[in-house]
Amino acid sequence: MASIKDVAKAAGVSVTTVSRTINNNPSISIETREKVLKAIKDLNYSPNSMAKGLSSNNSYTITLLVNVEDEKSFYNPFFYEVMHGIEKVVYEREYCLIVANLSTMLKKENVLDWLIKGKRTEGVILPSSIIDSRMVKGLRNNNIPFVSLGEPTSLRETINWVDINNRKAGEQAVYYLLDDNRKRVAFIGYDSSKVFSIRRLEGYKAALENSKINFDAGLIIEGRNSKEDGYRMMKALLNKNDIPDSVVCADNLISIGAIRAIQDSGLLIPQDISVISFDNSQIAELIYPSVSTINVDVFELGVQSAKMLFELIEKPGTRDQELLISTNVEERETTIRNNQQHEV
Amino acid sequence: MASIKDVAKAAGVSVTTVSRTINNNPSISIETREKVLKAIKDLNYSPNSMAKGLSSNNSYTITLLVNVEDEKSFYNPFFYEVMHGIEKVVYEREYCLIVANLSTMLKKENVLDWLIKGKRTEGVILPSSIIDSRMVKGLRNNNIPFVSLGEPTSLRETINWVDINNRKAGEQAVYYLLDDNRKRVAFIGYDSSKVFSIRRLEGYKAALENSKINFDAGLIIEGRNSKEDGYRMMKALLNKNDIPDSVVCADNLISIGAIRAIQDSGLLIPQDISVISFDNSQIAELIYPSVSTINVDVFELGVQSAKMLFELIEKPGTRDQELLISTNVEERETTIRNNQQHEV
DNA sequence: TTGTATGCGTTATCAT
DNA sequence: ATGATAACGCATACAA
Repeated sequence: MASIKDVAKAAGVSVTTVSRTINNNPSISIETREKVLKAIKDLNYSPNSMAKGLSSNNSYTITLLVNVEDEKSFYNPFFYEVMHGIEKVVYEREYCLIVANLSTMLKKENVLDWLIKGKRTEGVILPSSIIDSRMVKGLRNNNIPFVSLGEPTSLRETINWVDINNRKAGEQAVYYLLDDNRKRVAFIGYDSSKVFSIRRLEGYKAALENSKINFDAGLIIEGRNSKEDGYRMMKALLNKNDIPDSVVCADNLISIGAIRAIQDSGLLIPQDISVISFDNSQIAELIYPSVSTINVDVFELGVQSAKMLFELIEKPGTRDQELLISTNVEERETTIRNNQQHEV
Repeated sequence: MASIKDVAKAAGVSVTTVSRTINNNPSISIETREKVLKAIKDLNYSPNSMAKGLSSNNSYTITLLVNVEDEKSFYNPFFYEVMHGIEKVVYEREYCLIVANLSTMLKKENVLDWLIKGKRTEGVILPSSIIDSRMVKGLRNNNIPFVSLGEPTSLRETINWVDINNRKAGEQAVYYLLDDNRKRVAFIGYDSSKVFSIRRLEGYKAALENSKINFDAGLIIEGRNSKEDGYRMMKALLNKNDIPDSVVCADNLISIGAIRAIQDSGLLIPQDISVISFDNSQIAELIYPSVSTINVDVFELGVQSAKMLFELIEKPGTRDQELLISTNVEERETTIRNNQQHEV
């Protein structure tokens, strides 16, 4: 493997000149530059990343921290589109992306400490679900910039984060249904332990208020994100004497049970009740009828989080930022009138 | 950040002694060892990975190469369980895992070349779908050990790979149905461009032959992995004069359309026709009725691929290996007799 | 514009 | 059992 010395020898210059050429130092003459570039090409030379890192005290590496034990991050299929978005930005800047699992322990210290103390990383991107004050302090003490994927749940400190605009998404769902002439819009699957759920409900309420529609607490049903709970919650709504004509499902699995409940009651979707959900998971388009959703661009979430991180790396003093990414409606069978439910 | 020099000073020994202590060199006396360990702890010292790497010519890093443009790898939800399996093994050995996207280009060279030439990686794990002879030659020339995730499609060279035992999985599906007293087992979704599909069909045939059942070519329907094709293929079977009493779906999306087709024909699942599919994707348990599957342990796939890679790193001369991981049946509603299809 | 020399934090070689 | 020192490949301060 050719080193910078070999290149210098081949080009008949000093290693300094080679180094300067590589790093685009303007003080190199055009001819020298050509010579060096040719030698680099001839020798198929590439700088040794570790030598470069040691010398410049920069690992040129970003860490994506995950938590396998947390279903909401690692096993969430979205998470990997996020990763792809991050990856794109990271490699564009000629950095590397390393992925590590928070719960991994190495000789009594966790991976993150190990990576930081070993100077293996210049910044960290991590899901909000694994951030607490202790972690924030640790990162700050070590001067490691970090960005949270998702709005943090309950944190005294302000930190940098990127999230989907869940409030606007909630509004969007309601406006879409109202535009379709729906009068009674229900909201099922509210989970006060999840920030995104809180935000979506806020959006729901805001849209109703904006549209001069009285808020009916009976149309809000709490529950977790599963098809079983979706079924239960929808049944609860259908047992009331004044049933809704449309329903917003707070999370992606809820609609599956809810649709089933509506069908079991002999009602038609979307004629009698239309259904809209969030996230553009594969499931939404696979089930019958396919589920209309408020689409979420998680690739963009990754891109923006990485960009924010690089800003922090480049300008360490920057104020903490919060960034929200907009959503859009994807119309499918659960809200289209006159559709044939059984069509394939 | 404390360096090895600081530790040496604090412990009153030379840097050599500190280095030896860290690396468990047996020639260090017990007392010296204690002193050094104490100094390390006091100073919160951790070796600088880049200095270590430069000196020992080892990056202590493994690369997981993916291809975002290839839906069969990066966007496949399984892929990330694989990653988790890899990650576990990699960090256990105090290596790092870096993830890179093959299609990323850096100054006219692809990421892989960049990583290799920069000496950033000691080995590569990559999906079989992106392996060709050119890539094999490149890796071999650079002495970079690698393991393929999945049996390679059409490659002259022998290489190291790990895969699910798809042939056995095909047998397992058929045996399971025959044990349930099924007489005519169909196989839909055969795709000759996919190795796993070929293997599953081989298993199907082997199981029938083993059970002294005549093979009926009319029960094999070719098609791609989508719900639309699943519907089409099942309809084709149902239009014959001698319909099957059970069907094996070659891939995970096919069952969704097939189930719909059966229901549209007024037949009952599983009473009239039972359905079994492969892979344990979330979808299988979410749809109504939930789909029985031959489960695939992709976490284990990751673990084994990483273990194989480390073997190659430690013993460079090792012969090429092929490893198959076994599967098991997960019984759900599409094969359970007397189930209530509409139960939640 | 170019070159010399030093240092980054380790490991390894050769002493003692 | 321990230490002094060179070497890894690059960046950079200083010189010319």
